[in-house]
Amino acid sequence: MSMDKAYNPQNIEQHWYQKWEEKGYFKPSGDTSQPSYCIMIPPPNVTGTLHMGHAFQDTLMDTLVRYHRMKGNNTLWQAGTDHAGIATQMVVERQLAADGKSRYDLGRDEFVDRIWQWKEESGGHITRQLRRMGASLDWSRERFTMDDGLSESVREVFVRLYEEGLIYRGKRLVNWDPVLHTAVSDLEVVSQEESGHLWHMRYPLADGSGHLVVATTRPETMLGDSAVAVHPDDERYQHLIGEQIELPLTHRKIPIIADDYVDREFGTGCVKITPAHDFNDYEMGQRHNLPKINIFTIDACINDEMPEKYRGLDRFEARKLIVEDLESADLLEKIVEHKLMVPRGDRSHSVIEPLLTDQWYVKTAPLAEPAIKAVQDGDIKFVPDNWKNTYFEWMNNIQDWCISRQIWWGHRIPAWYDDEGQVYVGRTEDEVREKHGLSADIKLSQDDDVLDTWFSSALWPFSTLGWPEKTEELKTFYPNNVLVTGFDIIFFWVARMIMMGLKFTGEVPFKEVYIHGLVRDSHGQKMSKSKGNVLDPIDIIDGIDLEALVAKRNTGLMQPEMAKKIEKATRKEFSEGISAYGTDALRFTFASLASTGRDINFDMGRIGGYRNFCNKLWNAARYVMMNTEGQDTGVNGSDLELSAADRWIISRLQIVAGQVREAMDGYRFDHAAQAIYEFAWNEYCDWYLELSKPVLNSETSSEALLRGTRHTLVTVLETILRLAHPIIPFITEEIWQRLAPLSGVAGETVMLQPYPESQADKIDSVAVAEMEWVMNFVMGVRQIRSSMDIAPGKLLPVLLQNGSVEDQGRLDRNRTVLMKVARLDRIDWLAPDYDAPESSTALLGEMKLLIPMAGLIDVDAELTRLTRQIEKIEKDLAKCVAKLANPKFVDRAPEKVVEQEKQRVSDMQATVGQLKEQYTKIEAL
RNA sequence: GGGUGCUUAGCUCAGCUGGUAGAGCAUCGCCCUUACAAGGCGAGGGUCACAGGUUCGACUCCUGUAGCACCCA
Repeated sequence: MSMDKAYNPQNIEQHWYQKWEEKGYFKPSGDTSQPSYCIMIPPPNVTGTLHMGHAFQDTLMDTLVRYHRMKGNNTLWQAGTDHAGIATQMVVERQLAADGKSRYDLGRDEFVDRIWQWKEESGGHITRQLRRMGASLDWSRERFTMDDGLSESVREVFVRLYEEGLIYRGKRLVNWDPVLHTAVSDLEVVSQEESGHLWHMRYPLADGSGHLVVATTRPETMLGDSAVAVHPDDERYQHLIGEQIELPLTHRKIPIIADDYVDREFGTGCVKITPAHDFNDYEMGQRHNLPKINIFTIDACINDEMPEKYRGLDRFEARKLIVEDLESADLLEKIVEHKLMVPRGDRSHSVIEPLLTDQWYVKTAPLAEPAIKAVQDGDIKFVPDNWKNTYFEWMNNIQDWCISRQIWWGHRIPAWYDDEGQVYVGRTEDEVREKHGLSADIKLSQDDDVLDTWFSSALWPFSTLGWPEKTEELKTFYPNNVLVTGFDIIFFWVARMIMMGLKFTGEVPFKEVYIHGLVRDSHGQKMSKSKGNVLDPIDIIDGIDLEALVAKRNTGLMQPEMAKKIEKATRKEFSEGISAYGTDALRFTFASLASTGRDINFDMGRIGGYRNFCNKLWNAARYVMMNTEGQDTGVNGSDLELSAADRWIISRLQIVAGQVREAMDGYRFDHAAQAIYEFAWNEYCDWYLELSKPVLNSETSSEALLRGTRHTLVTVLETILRLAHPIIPFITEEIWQRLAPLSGVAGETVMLQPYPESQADKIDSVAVAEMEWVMNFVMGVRQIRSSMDIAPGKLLPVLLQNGSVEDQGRLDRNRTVLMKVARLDRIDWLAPDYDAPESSTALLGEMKLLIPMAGLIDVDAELTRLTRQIEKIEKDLAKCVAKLANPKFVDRAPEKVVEQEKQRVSDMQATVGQLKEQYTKIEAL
């Protein structure tokens, strides 16, 4: 079975995935004598699609999981999806809207049925995409946040927290989405700068002695003002503190209070206080016992408590009318253009209003305390470490968590009300009736609200393992080993999992939290549909032509006027569309980008290079196969002779295996990827494969030497495949399947082979030194060849002079290889006293390597080359000499460093001396 | 206003506990050398944002400044 000449990911990727899944390789080994290793996938939205952030994150998790599986750990990567309350409900509402219907037309039960239907239809999409990424999730254990078991966990947690007094119901300010009619979390509110105005309004003093000017960006809220505040030290208003204001348009009197929260510099230094419609004012209202006057309905229209004139008006119409009314009463001092941060719902894009509503809350302070301690004590480690500061910052200022949402899709709150409005909390209605002795004729109605999606997510590390049952899985895989996530949800998810995990299991949910950066476009911009700079990972894998890409980016835009701009930018950046790079190249790119920074700028320029790497690996495998298939590779015990090159590449492999393991253990996927890349390409392909050719092609090579070379070719490549498999699973499996028999390895898949270990006894420093000499020899010849413009194919003679015994030995052992790789027709020694012919020279330590110039070498070119070399070394030399001339350096630096400097100086002096001698000689011609 | 982080080659980024500045892509030469032109060989390119300090020695540690990004208020 010969290999295609070029690497083609399309042909090799998907069938391996199917096989792996069918064979059950993704399941834990069940070998409990080995350490267990477990990661939970951060559950993606069940009806969503895979974006670059997922693809990046899942690549890293899959790499970890495959690495640990190969290390023999009993490994579980728990699969699952999230019901994504608001997002999913909105999709289905939009579908209904297309038929001119709303969810109210259907009623709650039917609407929820519709969402389940939609989940059935589209729910497999993202999991299929995860499969395309190669993600080795245990699908046999796939969970969904709304399945029966997880729903039971949610009810259990709710009831227990309630019974402990850690869940309560209260009227508080929340972020209210007036379009969706629900509270939303801070994460779902996006504040962006927009231009607006600052209205300066005159508020008359009640005693008729004048007025104060207050500035506001939302004049309509004046209807709900309950005070005007000034800074206590502001001389301008000192005398007015404690006086009353006659609040315009409302026939109410409100006090002037002092509070040092007020910014004296902003506006006039007087602030209107509206506790029911602003978070800061709410706080201030609490401090000063001010009434909270709600002016809005749930649509953000003026409610019926307000002056009749404004009732029923939308907030923006009300704003207009109120401004007019103030103006006609001569109470409007001025209007100034003003830039302000406007909070908008990320789903509805409507302006979010702080609104007083009845909501359910989790009292977080008692839960936060042990969660803070767990990180302080090192029971949970953040990687990189400094993210713990972000965590502490939030945890130390934690607010109670609003967990109710006024939507229909989600876990319904397990609370029932009787006709008097008395609330009963329990796992089921029956339980509630039994517990409180409520007979069947008492009517109970369940709370309409559902829980915040993050509530069920907070239980994910243990609910997926069967909690509250005490399952084997829970025992084996809890605490999880690591949580892999972005820093943007440390508050929303990480902190809450830690709190809930500690509360309900008594243990931390995971031992480490690896925080990765966020994927952005090549200019560091966040990828977003509205900016039109989104890349779809599947398009990078399969390729997409320009027209399709432009069309894709321009469909469903919120602001259609952006279409032209997006099209132009897309045509510029992707003039050829996107070619099909395949999953492995994408994964390798993600791994190399995973450094410690917080921004991951995804540059298409890099992925091409990594696809080329896959091709390189592919072709190296072809070469190895061609030279070993059907031949004795020495795996059956016949004796082997290993050349210096063999021993060198094996030595290097040990070092690299150690580096890769270290990088993986420290979550430095970029270092792991780079170590593999450099070793495979720059050492194995560029040098070892070239060095193997003269051996394999020489008729004088002994059988044992041939076997040794074939053995090394095969085994080193096989080890590279195992090293790289966690990052690039498909190509490594494809090649490994062909190669394994030749390297004497039994097994069905590379996935379950042992991960390479660094074996110190295989490091041969003598061979390493010898091969460095060989490579320097070859490079010396190549430099001369190149700077003299001699064709690569032309065979050259080399003369050696001033060599040591060691040089002679090295030459004797490597002559054939040198002749072939450096393309020489002869290598001869020149007696030390013998006058060398005019030559171009390279130096290997003391030994001179001469290529006679006769007919080949251009005098001027050679002089230029020598000058450049001399200048370069002299520059370094001057630095070193100066260093050594400094008595402080010689006295205080460690002896080792001083010795090293001295050695360098003498080496460079010798080299410069020889080069200069050579220069004079050539110049004289 | 508070906090965190970033600034290294034309671009995207590494640089571990201070000891000769690196990679990929891009650029410039020469090559279709039977694994690979998605390639080979060679080359050029950096006042490590700026200013101080510590040190024999600073990309690396400390302080400050500027610019950028994000988070919180």
